[in-house]
Amino acid sequence: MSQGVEWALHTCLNLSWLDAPVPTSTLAAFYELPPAYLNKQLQALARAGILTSTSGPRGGFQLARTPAAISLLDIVAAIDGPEELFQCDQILRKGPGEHAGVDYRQSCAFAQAMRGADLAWRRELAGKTVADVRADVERGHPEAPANTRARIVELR
Amino acid sequence: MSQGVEWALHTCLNLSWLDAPVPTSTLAAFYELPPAYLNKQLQALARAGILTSTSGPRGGFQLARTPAAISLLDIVAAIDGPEELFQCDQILRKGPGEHAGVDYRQSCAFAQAMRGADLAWRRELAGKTVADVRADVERGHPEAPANTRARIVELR
DNA sequence: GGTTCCTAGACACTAGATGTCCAGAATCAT
DNA sequence: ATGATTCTGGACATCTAGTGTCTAGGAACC
Repeated sequence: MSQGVEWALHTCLNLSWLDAPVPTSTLAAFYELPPAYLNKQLQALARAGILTSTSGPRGGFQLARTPAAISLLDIVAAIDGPEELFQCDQILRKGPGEHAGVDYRQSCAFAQAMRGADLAWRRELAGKTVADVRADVERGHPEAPANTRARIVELR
Repeated sequence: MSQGVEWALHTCLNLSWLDAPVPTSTLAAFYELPPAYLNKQLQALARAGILTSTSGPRGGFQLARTPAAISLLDIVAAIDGPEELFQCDQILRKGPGEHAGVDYRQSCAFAQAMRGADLAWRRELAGKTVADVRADVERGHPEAPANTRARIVELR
């Protein structure tokens, strides 16, 4: 899993406490991240429909939907792509037997087993939303929303 | 997931149909894999206790335990290492608040959620053994064991 | 003693992830 | 209109991990 996933997750959580666009520079300063690179991840989130972007002064990024409608899987897929964890290279085609027209990504027993595990992973991620995580955080740190909002204003 | 996992999975399956050591060169020829590199993966499997190796003429690798005692997770972990899919970099340490002595790999809500998904993935892989996969294959292709044994002899 | 084979490490190559930079377009304030 | 702010898209450089090769050494067999 790439580093950008962690940045995207925390940035989405922070944005869930805000209701106005926040520019990349501010979001990057929050965790001392490289602004230009974070911007790439934010663009990916925007392309995936998780964030909306607005240009110009007072512009920036904000959540495109309610936090309850954004799963961790949405964010992971937006950053790391939709590929499965295990990529079947169909080495069976190089083995003995007849291979014409056989797609071993479907028929290979290992590919099927790995896909099953992949689906279990995705099911977990799809079942957890940004709203869930936010609730977890607020349970342990009720001051987190106010602190985050204050810090964002301070960094603008 | 690295390429070597697929090689290791199929090689272990093939070895499950054999009862004598098979040298790297033969196993590599089976799927037209680079022998020197496949040997690295086999060494990793041997270090993990999945294979045993014997030197000298008529030496090679064979399964160290019965196929029912080798899970797909064992093989994946032997090749790709024991690290979790999501590596928490604790970017929260760079955010506002007090961080002395806090391990965000444990306390961060995202890290916890990602670990939950990781465990679901591992549970699936741990629940599927080489024996299970072998049974699946033999159900669809009863000739597979004989074919594999013949090919191995042919390639020696 | 020679052959076969594994072991361990050094080394090179490659692809992808990480990070930077810039020209252009959109938006807003004056 | 003009300038300032910000996003967009792409080119580019760098760094790391995966992939692959090679060689010297040791173990086992004949």
